[in-house]
Amino acid sequence: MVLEQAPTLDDVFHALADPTRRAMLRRLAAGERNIGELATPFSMSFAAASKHVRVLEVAGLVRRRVEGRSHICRLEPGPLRTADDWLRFYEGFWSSKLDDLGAILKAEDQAAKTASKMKGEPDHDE
Amino acid sequence: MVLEQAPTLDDVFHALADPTRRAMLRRLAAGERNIGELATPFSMSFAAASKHVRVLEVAGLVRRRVEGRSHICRLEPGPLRTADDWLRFYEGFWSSKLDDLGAILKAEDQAAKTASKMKGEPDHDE
DNA sequence: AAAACTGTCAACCAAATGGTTTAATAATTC
DNA sequence: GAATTATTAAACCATTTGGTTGACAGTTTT
Repeated sequence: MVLEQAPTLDDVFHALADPTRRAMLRRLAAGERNIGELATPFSMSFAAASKHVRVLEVAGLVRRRVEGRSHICRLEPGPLRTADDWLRFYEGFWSSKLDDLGAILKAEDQAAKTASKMKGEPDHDE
Repeated sequence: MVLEQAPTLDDVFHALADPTRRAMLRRLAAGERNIGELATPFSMSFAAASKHVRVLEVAGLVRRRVEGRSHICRLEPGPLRTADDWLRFYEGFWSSKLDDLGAILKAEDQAAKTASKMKGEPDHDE
C-alpha cells in the first residue's frame, strides 16, 4: 500500500471506532507485530484481521513492511496526534466542569450572534 | 432520549467520524442550537440532520431539552474528554517524533516479549 | 518438488449507515 | 379551528461494514 492520499479525520476516527482496531493499536504500541500476531488474540479469521489492518493503514495509523512471508506492522502515531488536536479544541469545555457550563455557553452564544450579524459566522472545522 | 446506557468509545469515535457531525459540534461550541439551526448550514434534508443529532446524543456528546416545539441541543463535552484520554495514551509516541521511534519500539518490544514470558501480555484497552 | 506457513483476493452475507421522501405529531399563530 | 412551524417516524434505497469461506500466491522448510 503506497498511501495514495493523506488520511482524513474521517478515516482516523472511523478506524478508532472499532474495539478490535483499538486493541491492535495497543498491541502495536508494545512493538512491531505481523498480521498473524495481530490476529491471534481475536476469535476471528485471518482475513478479517487483515481487513482491519488495512483500515488502520488507510487511516495512516499503521505502516507495513514485507519481510519474507511476514508482513510486519508498525504503529504510526501521527494521525493520533491530529485527532487529539481536533479534540483539544474542546478542552476548555470539559475542564470547566461544574462551574456552570451553561453560563459560558450563553455568553459565547451572545458573542457569536453579535459577531455573525457583522461577518456571517465563519466555520472552522478541519 | 433518556440515555439508556453509558456511551462507549465506539459510539464516540463513530459519532466523530463524520464531517457533518463534527461541524455540528463546532457550532454547538458557540452556544445552544435547535435542530433547525443545526441543519441549515448543510444541503441536506431536515430529517437527515435530525438523524445526525441522534447519533451525537447516543454518543453522549449532545443533550437535548424540548422547549415548546423547539428541540434545543447543548454540547456535552464529557465523552470528548474520554476520547482524548484514550488518545493521550499515545502521546509519548507522537511527541518523540524523529528521534528514532524505531529504537523505542524495538526496546519496548524486547521488554514486552520478556515480560510476556512470565505473565502473558496483559492487554488494557478500554 | 512437496508441504507448511503467511497473507491476500474474490465472492458472498447480514446488518448498519447516510441519505431520500412522504406522512404523522405537537406547539404556535392567525 | 385552520394554517404554519419544528421535529420525528416510517419506508425505502444504495453503499459500506464486519464477518465468513475457499482459492490463490509467495516464502520457507523438509
